[in-house]
Amino acid sequence: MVNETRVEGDLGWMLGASFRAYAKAAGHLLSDVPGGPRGYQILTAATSDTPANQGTLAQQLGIDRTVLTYLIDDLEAAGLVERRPDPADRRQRRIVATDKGRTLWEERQTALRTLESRLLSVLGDDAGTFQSLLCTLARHLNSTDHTIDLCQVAEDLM
Amino acid sequence: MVNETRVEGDLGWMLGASFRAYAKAAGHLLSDVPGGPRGYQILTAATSDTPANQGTLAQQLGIDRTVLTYLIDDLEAAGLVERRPDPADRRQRRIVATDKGRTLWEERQTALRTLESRLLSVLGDDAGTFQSLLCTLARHLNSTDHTIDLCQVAEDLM
DNA sequence: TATTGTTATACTCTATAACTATA
DNA sequence: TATAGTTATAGAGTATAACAATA
Repeated sequence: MVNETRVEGDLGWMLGASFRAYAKAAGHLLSDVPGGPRGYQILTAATSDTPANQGTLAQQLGIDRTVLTYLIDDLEAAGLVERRPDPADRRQRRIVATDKGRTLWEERQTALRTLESRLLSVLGDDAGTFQSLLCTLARHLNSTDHTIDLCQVAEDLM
Repeated sequence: MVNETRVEGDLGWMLGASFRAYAKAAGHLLSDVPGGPRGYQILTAATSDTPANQGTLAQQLGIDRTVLTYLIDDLEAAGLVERRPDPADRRQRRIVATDKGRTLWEERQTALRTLESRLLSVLGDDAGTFQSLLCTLARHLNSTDHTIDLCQVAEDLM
């Protein structure tokens, strides 16, 4: 190995470098979607059969609730999603994709899948394995309980 | 699966969610290192036998060169690294860890390894496989050539 | 003239706090 | 009183451009 460097063994570096490369490429592909990749993720959630309210969405996407307001404002202004007051609790707004939003989402989803397989192509036959493991990890880490746990572990290690 | 949602199948979401969780936990562990996890990564590179110059470092860590200047300023002020002019080209500065920096790095490196294995523990026996695949992916994506390639792919897909 | 790194400045992004409305 | 969402504002983080030193 020629350009071996120590940082490349760091999990944080691996995750960061992969995420940056993905975000850059996806940013190009989604440049005309308000909010870019993040706007697309909101759109993805909004096409779900069980649309989330903003608080849930913010937690899931790792976005501050105040920032999410602006992102949804832009998506709504572009006619891609709409805020629907929850009949059961009128404080909450369910974020639902419009027909225009669904159409755009489906189109970009296909392109993104192609981009993803290109990104992972270096892994060859193991790409599926990787994606499966990463999904397990991400879902696990994203649950609120584990986030707190991990910070506690970090504190204890100091 | 109860809380199944569509975003969780998105590679960008998986990478982002994992990275955020890592950064949050590592941020606690490295809160007293100037620059946090990023400062630690610089320190890691600075403990290498072949210390990098700032331009190389910026590219490798995905940091703007002007931002890197401030980060190194803080690490240098804390006595953890020093800037050594490259004898062969006096424009370049090699970033080298001091003894104090090496000691701190070794201490935190041990703690971080523990944190990492806790983070990956949900993957069980596949944790090693995952780490190996992620390393391959990150190294591949971080090479400048492939970054350009991927953006080209993204453009073509639009 | 081109490149490495620095500095000053402006910009973007994010988070804090205060507010409205519902519960 | 507590919670969901919004808004205004301040703060952190980042990038652009001009600069000095070296090649």
